[in-house]
Amino acid sequence: MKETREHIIGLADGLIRSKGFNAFSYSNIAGIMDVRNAAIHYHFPAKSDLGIAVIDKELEEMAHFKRDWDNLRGDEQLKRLMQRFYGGCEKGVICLTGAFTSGYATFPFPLQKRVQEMCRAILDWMTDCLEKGKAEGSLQFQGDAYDRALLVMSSLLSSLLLSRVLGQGTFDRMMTQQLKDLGSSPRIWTPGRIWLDDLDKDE
Amino acid sequence: MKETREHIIGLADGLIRSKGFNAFSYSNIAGIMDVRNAAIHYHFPAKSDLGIAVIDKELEEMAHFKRDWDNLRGDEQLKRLMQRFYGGCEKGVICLTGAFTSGYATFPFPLQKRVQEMCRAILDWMTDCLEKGKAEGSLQFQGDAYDRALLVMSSLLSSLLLSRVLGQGTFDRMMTQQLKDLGSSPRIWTPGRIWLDDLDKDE
DNA sequence: GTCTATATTCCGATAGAC
DNA sequence: GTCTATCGGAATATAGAC
Repeated sequence: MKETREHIIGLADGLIRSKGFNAFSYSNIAGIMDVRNAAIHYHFPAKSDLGIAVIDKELEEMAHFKRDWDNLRGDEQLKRLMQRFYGGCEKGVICLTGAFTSGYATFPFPLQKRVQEMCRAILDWMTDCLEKGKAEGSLQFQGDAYDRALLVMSSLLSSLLLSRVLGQGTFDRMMTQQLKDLGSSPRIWTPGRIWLDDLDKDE
Repeated sequence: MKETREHIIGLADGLIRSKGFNAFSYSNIAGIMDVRNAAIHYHFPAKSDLGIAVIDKELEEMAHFKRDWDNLRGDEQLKRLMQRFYGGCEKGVICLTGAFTSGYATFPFPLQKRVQEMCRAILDWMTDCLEKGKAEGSLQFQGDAYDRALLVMSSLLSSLLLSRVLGQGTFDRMMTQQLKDLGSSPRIWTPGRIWLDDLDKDE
């Protein structure tokens, strides 16, 4: 059944974000679902297949948000993206980019390629947000929008890595400073909201 | 013999930087040294002990550089730190902070604590560099020096993660932009140099 | 089509040889 | 003090039951 498949992807997503791709196992998932670990192999023969599915889901969600937020100002889109990361920060998880790039060298090629696609998709989106924000005057910055996107993505990624180690206040310090640098006003981060499901509930 | 110990630490350091802490094994090291994997356990009973030793070595190296570069301008210290990261970029490895923070949740407490110490040490140093640079006029930035250090560290960490995925040009894009943001001139990155040994050779 | 039983390999760690 | 032989368990994956 397709529902089972989605369930597995959801659990894998959470485990990858909290433990990392190489540290979670099929048994972790099977334990929660109360089946043998081999049952997972039916749906995803190899672990990298599951990794790819998790990234594909993320890419779909990104496309979803990109569409939904398309008419918003650049700065507002950026802040909503940050808010989404804040949800992860609260849960003590990192983003898929952080989780998948750190173990990159150990992945088979098809998974590496998906990781690449995911990074490019996020950067392209951010580049668009930044350019839009600059054009409409809601954001100010020097230099190429793509280079700026690299630094913004960098701060988002690292904010989750460092918040787990140095405390959650780190996220706010970094994002507040980042927004100031872009000539935009800081924001109060509100609890909850990281998964697509959460958002669908009240939007 | 103490030499063996140092050898193991060096190999572990490289493996952690390339594969990640959870993805490398004692067998990887034993294979290179042509002994049984249990021989490593004599020197480092648990894997986390080896992780701690690798971080301790890093902390010593940092103290070494901090001392050696103490009379340099803030911007110059920062650029040398970036140059050091460039050495890693060339080798396709990530920094210890990137490697250890991504798997943080899976580590036993003593190792987590060392990861914390390492992050704090780097941030403290960077904060000092930034404050010094601002005071002497070699660096310009808005906001708290510590918050700025978080963003600079973030860009260094992420530059290695992303360079492996998007190509080595990513490092230069990010560091050049970062330096411009700090009101400092870009630098041409020169090959080589990441390990302490490399530096001792010609300095 | 979906899952369980099973195989295989590898990991981290202990006990004991030299 | 230093290493090898070995253990117990967990990981990924296959073959086969229902």
